[in-house]
Amino acid sequence: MQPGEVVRDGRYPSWIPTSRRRGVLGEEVADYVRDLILTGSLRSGEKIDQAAVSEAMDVSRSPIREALVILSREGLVALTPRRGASVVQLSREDIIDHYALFGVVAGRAASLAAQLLPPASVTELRAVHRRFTDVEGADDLDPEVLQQLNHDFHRIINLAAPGRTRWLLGYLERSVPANYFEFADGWNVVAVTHHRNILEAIVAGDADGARGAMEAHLLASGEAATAQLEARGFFDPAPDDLYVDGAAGAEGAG
Amino acid sequence: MQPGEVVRDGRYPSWIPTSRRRGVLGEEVADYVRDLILTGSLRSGEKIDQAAVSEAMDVSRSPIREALVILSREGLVALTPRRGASVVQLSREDIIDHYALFGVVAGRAASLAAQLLPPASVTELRAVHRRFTDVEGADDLDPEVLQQLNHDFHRIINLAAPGRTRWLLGYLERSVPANYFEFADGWNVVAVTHHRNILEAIVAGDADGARGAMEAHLLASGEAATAQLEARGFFDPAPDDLYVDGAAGAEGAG
DNA sequence: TCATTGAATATTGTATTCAAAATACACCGC
DNA sequence: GCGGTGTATTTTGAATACAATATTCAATGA
Repeated sequence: MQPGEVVRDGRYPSWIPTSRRRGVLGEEVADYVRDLILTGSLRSGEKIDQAAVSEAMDVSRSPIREALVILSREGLVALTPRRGASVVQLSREDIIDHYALFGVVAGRAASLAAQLLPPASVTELRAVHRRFTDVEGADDLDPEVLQQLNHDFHRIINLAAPGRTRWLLGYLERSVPANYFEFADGWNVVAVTHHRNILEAIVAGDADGARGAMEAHLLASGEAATAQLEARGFFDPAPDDLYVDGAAGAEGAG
Repeated sequence: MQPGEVVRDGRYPSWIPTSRRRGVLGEEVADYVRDLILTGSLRSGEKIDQAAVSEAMDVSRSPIREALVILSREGLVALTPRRGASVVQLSREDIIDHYALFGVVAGRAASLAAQLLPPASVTELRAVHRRFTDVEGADDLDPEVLQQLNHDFHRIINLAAPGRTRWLLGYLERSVPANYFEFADGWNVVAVTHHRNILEAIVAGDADGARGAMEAHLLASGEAATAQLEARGFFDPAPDDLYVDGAAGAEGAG
């Protein structure tokens, strides 16, 4: 593998005519590169070669640059004026910090939910939580399903928050290597407990309780995510021979 | 002023050779357009004409598009696939919401500051606050100076927070029509009181108190900013031909 | 009069080109 | 052998070119 070469994983079908995707190519490239970063295919500090991405995705460099700007605003990529883009170096502290932020913002949403979540949504929230516990109890727990149910759980709560808060939550969710691995270990067992605490506080209309429970949940999530990332070598510095043929090659993007 | 027309205010000296600014043109354009939006030169919902900005700033459309992506990620501009960019419509609720978010994040920083702000910084914080009260007491209060001192006050506190939190705070600070007007009315009198509360809590090492004081401060700031913007007609709909874009989707989280 | 259609125009998004700067590399000196 | 220096190559950032779509507006018909 050449230096800076980027793995093409087939998720972005180039056989769809470019003309039909006009206007969103930048976003697509951003999704692609974000995945590469969050899954570890692009290591911390590694330089991002625009020409390589351009070739891998069969688009010109214009959407590539657009994507790099997007990712830089998400804090995943560092743009140095005349030296291009590189993957930002996230430390354990950064991840913890990120989840703490996530916590205070999601905590605000939970607090609002406790105050004004409509009964229909509460019912729905209960149903989702029930299914979550069911799946959890089963032997053949599927991380995908857990992931989806977890997402639904939080989405219902977040819908109680105003637009800008929802926007920021989406932002914080996207730009961290989290949900990729979170449910790998026994995290789901802990999550069930946390979710129940949150649910009960919301049902009781206890705003402070909901906020506290949500903050605690995300602080713990941060610890879990950090441990997962640690185990996967996410924090290991990029090897020196990264620019030597074949050194960076082995990992795929999934 | 015609729709799409852009004012050139001379703050961006085009007599500096473009070649010497290479690599940051996009940021410069973003600063320029952001100012136009936050000062109301570009009204809510108004379309942003790329060619007009391009001409006004004497750069090609490439940096313009980069700037629009930046601003869209700040939530100030809406990009609709084949229809270009328009200023987002911020309601009073959005502004309030934004400051509430600002509050919980800055509250986290204040809480951390109360726990681990080094003595030297505390001294500095005291000095800045002292100057703030002095200027406030004087008859010829200069909004510029107040603005600067206010900024310093918060910056010292925020430096106690980890990197990602500081990053998010900068983000939240930039993307709201705030500091432009905040100190116009009698807001400075209120701010002095709030700052004293925050300072005292930090000095006392009272993390919860500092957080609460900071949150209260920013909630009040949101009210003040909203009133100011209201007075300036910020929320008045643009003359005519604006189109309303679909609301951003709500994301789940966790 | 008003809505509708379709050509003319304008604007967008992407690709390509170009100049400047950074990096790589061979050469030279010690 | 090692470090510095000047040149060649690569890569970036901005400008320009181009194709596709959106918008405008006059002509047409109900």
